[in-house]
Amino acid sequence: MARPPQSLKTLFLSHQNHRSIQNPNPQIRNLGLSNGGEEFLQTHQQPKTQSLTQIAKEVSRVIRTQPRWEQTLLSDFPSINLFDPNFFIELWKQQNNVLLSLRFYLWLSSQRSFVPDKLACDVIFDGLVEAKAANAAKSFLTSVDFTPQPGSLEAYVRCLCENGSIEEALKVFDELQKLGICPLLETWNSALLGSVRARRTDVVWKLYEEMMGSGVAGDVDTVEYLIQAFCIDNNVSKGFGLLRQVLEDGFVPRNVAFNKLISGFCKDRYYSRVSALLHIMIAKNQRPDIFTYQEIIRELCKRRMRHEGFRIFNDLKDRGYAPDRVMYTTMIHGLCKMKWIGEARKLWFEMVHKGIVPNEYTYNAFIYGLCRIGNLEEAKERYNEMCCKGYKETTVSCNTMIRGLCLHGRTEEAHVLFQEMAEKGIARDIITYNSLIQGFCKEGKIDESINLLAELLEKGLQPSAATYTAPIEKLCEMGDVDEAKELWEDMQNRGVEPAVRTRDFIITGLSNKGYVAEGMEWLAAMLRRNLKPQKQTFERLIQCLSQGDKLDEAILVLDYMFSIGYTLRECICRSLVDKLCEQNSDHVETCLGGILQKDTAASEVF
DNA sequence: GTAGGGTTAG
Repeated sequence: MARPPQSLKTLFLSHQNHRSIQNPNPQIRNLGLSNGGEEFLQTHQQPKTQSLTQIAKEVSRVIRTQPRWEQTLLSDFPSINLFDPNFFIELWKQQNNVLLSLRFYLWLSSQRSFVPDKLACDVIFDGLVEAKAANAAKSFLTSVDFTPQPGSLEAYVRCLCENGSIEEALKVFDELQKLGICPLLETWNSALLGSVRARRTDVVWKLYEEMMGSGVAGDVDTVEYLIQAFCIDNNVSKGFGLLRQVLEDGFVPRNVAFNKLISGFCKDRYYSRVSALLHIMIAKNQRPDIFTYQEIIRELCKRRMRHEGFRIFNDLKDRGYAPDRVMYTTMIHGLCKMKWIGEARKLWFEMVHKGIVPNEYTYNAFIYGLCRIGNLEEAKERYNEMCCKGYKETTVSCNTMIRGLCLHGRTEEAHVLFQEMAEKGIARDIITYNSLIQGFCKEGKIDESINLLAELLEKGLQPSAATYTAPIEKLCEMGDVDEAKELWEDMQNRGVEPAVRTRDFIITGLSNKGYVAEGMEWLAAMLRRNLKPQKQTFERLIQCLSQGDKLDEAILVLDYMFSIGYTLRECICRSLVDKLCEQNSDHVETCLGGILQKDTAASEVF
């Protein structure tokens, strides 16, 4: 057999007018080889003798049944030239299993008298691609010196995309284009879908631009992927515009495009568009499906419109839709967020009654709800039940329990769970640490909190604002403002954007310690950044200023307070007025005049 | 042989 051309370019040039040959065996299915493959082989091979077939059958049996065949095959079949490419093809047909053939070929290539064979490589590579064995195809390509046909490479690109290896797919895709091969629409679409799934909209737009540049016209699938990309980019209106355009051209995308648009408009609270889309779907005979309603219910639950979500869920059942496990889980979760545990429990039993088995998601949602209302005993029961049913404990399930225990003053138990996570090999994430840190802070165990904080930093976890909020609050409350400020510094150095109320805690802490001047500086910094301090922060500062006879400053703060729209509690107002009266009655009148004016103005605004 | 799904904090 002739040596295969070494470069892709040569290969392509010799084939470019014969697309049908480039993708030679489109009918090879799964791991096997069917008639289509035979057809392909017949165009390339001499007719086989019966004896070759018989021998291949026998070798195939040996390979299947004898685990250590590699050591005995040569001596078992001394009269047969196992290196003959014709024999390989015959064996391939008999084995009907690409992975076994691959193993045989790799064994061949480890022998001394081996000569690489282009056809065998083609057959194996195409077989791997057809079997969607993307990783095996990739390692075959790197371990064997062989250049697949352009059509095979295209199929390989699609295989990589489906496998989620979008980066690798793009590399091969680029290679194809560099060779001047314009991929099929199917391949473009596959790459677009892969990028959408990977939420890589940057790649989507780049690919689409290239696609347009190469003169390939998209189809309704292309549009579907672009609409999804717009939705991922939070550019839902553009996606909607594109939808209207294709509808005008007489094409109707599949539900997934509608569903993503609906979900996006729900997020933007653009409910008239949601309703319009539902109407379009019905008019175009694309009946809204369980996914459509699930997106709506989920988004309503997220947007604190859970009553509305529950109403839709019940309507659906009345109209004959059968909610599935995910739908039930979504609704149970929504009800649990509302603390409607009774309704959640009813749904739980309803789904079980219908034969839908709760899974780890359902359990976690329900356990979360039980924790929220403080029914920790039942939460634990359900947790054990979940484990007994074979669902593994995960970071999420542990976090849910730890958080629940901490919220209800059982931090020690939560800490035990936390330690067990390490023993069981369950990863702790920032939510695990934050929950426990907050639990300890709530119980005044600041040292334990600080230790955990140090531990998570040491483990290389990225802290969040919530990591620092509770410890800073507790330290300020305990009068240790200096350590609180150290934590603040650490947070700043790590680029963590603090929660607004963290500054409130520090101002209040400073005020309580009598460091009012510094408190004033922090307040000024907040106002400069347009952050809204809490009412209590102003009040505490005014009280302290007033007690320290810094009345001008107290009035200045009062001024800010009113300009933001707060009003002053009567007792603080009274003590301030008393102070002012002690000092200078004329001054009092002027100031109060101003204050009252502003207070009235402020109450009108708010 | 179709494509889209769900659970933990702030």
